[in-house]
Formats: sequence, structure tokens, C-alpha cells
Amino acid sequence: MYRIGQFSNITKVSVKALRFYEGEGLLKPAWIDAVTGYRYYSSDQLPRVFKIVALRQCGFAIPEIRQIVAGKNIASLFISRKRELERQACDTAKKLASINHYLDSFKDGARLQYEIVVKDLPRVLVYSMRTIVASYDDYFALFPALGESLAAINPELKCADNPFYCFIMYHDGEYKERDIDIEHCEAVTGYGNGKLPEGVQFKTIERIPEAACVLHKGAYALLPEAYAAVFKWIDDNDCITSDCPRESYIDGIWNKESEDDWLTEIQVPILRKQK
Amino acid sequence: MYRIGQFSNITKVSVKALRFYEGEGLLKPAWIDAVTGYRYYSSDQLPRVFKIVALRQCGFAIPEIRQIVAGKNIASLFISRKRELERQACDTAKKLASINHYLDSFKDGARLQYEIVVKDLPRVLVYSMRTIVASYDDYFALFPALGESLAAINPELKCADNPFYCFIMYHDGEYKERDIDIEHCEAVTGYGNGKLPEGVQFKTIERIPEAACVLHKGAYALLPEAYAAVFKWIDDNDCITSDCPRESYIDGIWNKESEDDWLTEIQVPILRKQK
DNA sequence: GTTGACTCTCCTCTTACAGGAGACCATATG
DNA sequence: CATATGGTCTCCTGTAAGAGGAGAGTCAAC
Repeated sequence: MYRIGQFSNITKVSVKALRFYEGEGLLKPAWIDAVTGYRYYSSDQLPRVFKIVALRQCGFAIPEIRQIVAGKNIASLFISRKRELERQACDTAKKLASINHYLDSFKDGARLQYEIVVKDLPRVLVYSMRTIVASYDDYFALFPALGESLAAINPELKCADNPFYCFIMYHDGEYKERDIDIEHCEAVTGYGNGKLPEGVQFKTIERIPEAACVLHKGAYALLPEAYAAVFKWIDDNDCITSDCPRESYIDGIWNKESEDDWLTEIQVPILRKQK
Repeated sequence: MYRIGQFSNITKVSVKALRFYEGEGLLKPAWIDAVTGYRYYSSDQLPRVFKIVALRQCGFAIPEIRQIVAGKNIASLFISRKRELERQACDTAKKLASINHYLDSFKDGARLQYEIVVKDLPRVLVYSMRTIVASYDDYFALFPALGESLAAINPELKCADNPFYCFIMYHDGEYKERDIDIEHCEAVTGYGNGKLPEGVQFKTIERIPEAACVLHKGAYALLPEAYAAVFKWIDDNDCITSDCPRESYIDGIWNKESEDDWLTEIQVPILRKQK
């Protein structure tokens, strides 16, 4: 019979842990002195300790270990543990890739400027018009008229209380300066039934489970830098672009005077490459 | 200005988390109504939220994020985060390998019999004798005499209160049934100074940082099964044997009548293969 | 008898929020 | 104007697996 300290030395399990396992009903001491309360352990308990320690080294939680030592459902517990560990490994790999991306970007200028966030983009109903515009300036000229025409048809549909309600999608796979294939979208609360202008329609845009997003603060002329950052991130993180990028206008000429305060979010749908 | 629920929808950060970040001094609402206590957020705060979310997605803890947004020590924090993540990845991989080992062993008989535990074997002073014995039976015949000769020289040195005090090391790289090169060891509390029998010496056995250990319950004839299990584990876990295996006698003929109650621990020093 | 090393129980602390209770607030509807 | 509904407030508890420590009792040796 060994006292708790000796047994702790033998098994390399801390005294705190031994007491904790007792409380959890995993390992009762062979005998407890009723007067002093001292716990006494015997070598017969070593197999049990071994089992507990081995399972803890596999990352099992206490209630799972309790089931396993009771002899229940063994294989299924191991399988679900395996899946959980695989999930964890994948998770850690993502974080690591992201960290490496930022570390790499520090090499040039030592500032953390464009932070990439992975988000879910929910399914959304929009009032949309797809056009090919000669240049960005042409697009910005077109833009206000659309909002007004929507307001004229079904004023109750607008949901402008969400700053992300207005965005465009770029249907060109690549970057272009001229003749850009653009779809202008405004989120709405339902399909309207007024007469639509030429080329305009109500439609549903399906959910995107993962999109790499970056926030750009400042003039639109600097947007390409933000694009470069997010595409580098996508590459560094072993992802591919899975759908057309979106640009969502949060703050702009309509509510901020200085270009430096304009806020635009770029959202690029992604898929993780299988390894 | 958005109320907390709207801002939560926009940023995909939960209401609870927004309030928590305020408490942590990471993100103060743009304005708080002094009468109602309602929090109001503005789009100017989006960049900050982005930064926080991006850093959380890298696995940074709140105090680290607090430092980063304050602009301190950026690179070093990223580097230590990277190291931590690499440690985690390695840790998960170990657990996964271990789980896979057990799952594999279930294929034959569906029992969890030999659990492998990775332990540190501390530095130890021993009274040792190395011999080549013709067979195991010869060794067991030799065994008691050694303990007695030690007791005769320096009785105060024995530390038999530890059940691991008595073990042997196998110097043969491979399994043999005849002419086995064995070192018998008994842990002692110091070097003695009596006259030593032929072939016997006091020596120090250095610490082994990692050893794969398995507990065998039952007759010595079944020990090979335990050896098979531990060597399979070592293989499944991408490790190599780095020193001679040890067998530690915990319960045996001297304190248990039935062979079925004998308890022996096998300890195999290991090294992880680099990947 | 006294020391020093062990051990006991009980309490708090760790992380990044989630869940819920009970009360207050805002807006739309009848 | 009263009410219904849903949003928000603060405050409390819970999480996993123990670690750390306080204050009191115990064991063995000198």
C-alpha cells in the first residue's frame, strides 16, 4: 500500500489528478483510513491508472474514459475521437497558414494592414442589374439611378439599414480596367412586383459557406492593394477562388466627405484545397 | 449607428462576444445611451472588429490581441504564436497516431488490452550486474541471490518501497531465447562502499525523456504479446527504439501467489522520427 | 517533545464566451 | 392609449481538467 505521494511518484500522475480522478469515479483508492482520511493505493490499481493515462494521452475526455473503462461502445468512441482529432489538426493547419501569411507580409513593410477574415455569406435576395461598363467611372455614374428606380417601384423593399446591402459582383475571372462585366446588387426583403427597368431583375444569391474578406479603408484607387492582399492570403492558405468576388460599399461619398474614410469590403468565395 | 443586435448581424460576431470584448477593453461601442444603457456601434468600428476577428481566427488570445491592436511587439507575438501552433499540430498528430494504433488493433480482437503510456524515466542510481544467461529460467534462478548480496553489503541502500526499484535491461537489439545479454538492476539511494561480488557494480542510468511503456498482467510466458503490442505502437507512431528495453517487476512470486496477478512493466525508450 | 515532510478539505483561478433569469426599452398594432 | 413582441440590459452560473494555495491535521524520525 502506498500513500498518495508515493503512488504519484510511481505513476507520474499528480496528486491533484489522483484526487480528481477519485472525485470523477474513475479511480478509487484501495483503502481510505476512516480516521485520518488518508488515501492508500495498491499495485493492483496500476492497470487502471495505465488505462486512464493512455486514454488521456489520446485526448479522451473524462466522461469518455469512464465509458471506456466500463467497457462500453469502445470502437465508436475511438472513431469519433479520431474524427475530432482530424478536425483539430485541420483547424490548427488553417491557423498556421494564416499566421505564416502575415509573417510573410511583414517582410516588406512591418505593418499589419489588411487582415483577412473568413466568413459565411448568407443567402440573400437582391434587386440586380448585370452590365458591361467601359470603366469604373461609368459604373459610379450608373449607380445612383438604380437605387432610385428600385425606390420608385417598391419603396418598402429596401433594407438599407444594413451597411452591406449594396454590393457588386465581378463576373470576369481576372482583373480588367476596361469593359468590366459587373453585376450591381441591392439586398431586398422580398421580390417586388412593379415593372422592372431593362436588364434589371429580382434574384436569389445562394449562400457561400466560406469567403475570405478584407476591409479597405480609403479611396477606391487603392482597392487593388486590398485585392492583392486577399488573393495572396488565398494562395498562402491553400485555397482556390470558388465564385466571383464581391465588393460591398459600406461608407462612401453618400455619408463621408473625405475619401480617406470610405469603407469597402471585398469578399472572395473560397474552397479549401484537399491535401 | 447600429444597436448591438444589428451590429452582430453585420459583423457575424455574437452579441455576447461584443459585450465581452467591451469588458476586455478591446472594442468600446461608439456611444452608450446613459439612460437606457443601450450600446450603439458605428461603421467606423468595423476595421477594429475585423482586426479582432482575424486575430482570433489565427488563435490569438485576448491579451495578445490587446497588445497587437495597441501596436506592440507585433512580429515577436506572431512568431511565438506560430511556435505554439506548431507544437499543437505535433501534439494532435501524436494523439491521432495513437488512436489509429488502437483502432487498428481492434480489427483482430475487439478488446483494448495493452494500453501504451509515454513516460519520462528519471535518472536512477542502481546496483547492477550484467551477464549472459542461457535462458530465462537461469536468470530467475540467479535473481534472488543478487538482492541478498546487496542487502549483505549495504542494507540501508535498498529502496524497495518503490515497486519499480527492480528491473532488467536487455542489451540484445533483438529478441532471443538463448544466451540473452541481460543487465539486472536494483535502484539504490546511494553508492555503497562494501566489497562487491564479481561482475557487480554501482552505476548511474541517465534519464530517458520518452519511453513507451506497457503493463503486463499475468505469467511471464505471455510477455511476448506485450512486447509485440508496444513495438507495434512504436512503429504506428513513427518512433524508433532509442535504447535498450527494460522490464520492471512490480508484482511477482514474492508477493502474489497466482501467476495471473503478476505485474510487469515493459519500458522502451523512444525517439520521434522527424518528418 | 519537536521538527519537517505529507496529507486532508475547501476555496479560488484558468478561457472565451454561452445560457438563462428577471427587468427594462422600443416599436408596431389594435 | 394599452398591449404585444422582440430587443436589450445586468448579473449569475457553467464550461475542462486540474493547479495553486490556505489552514489544519498526521506521520516518522530525532
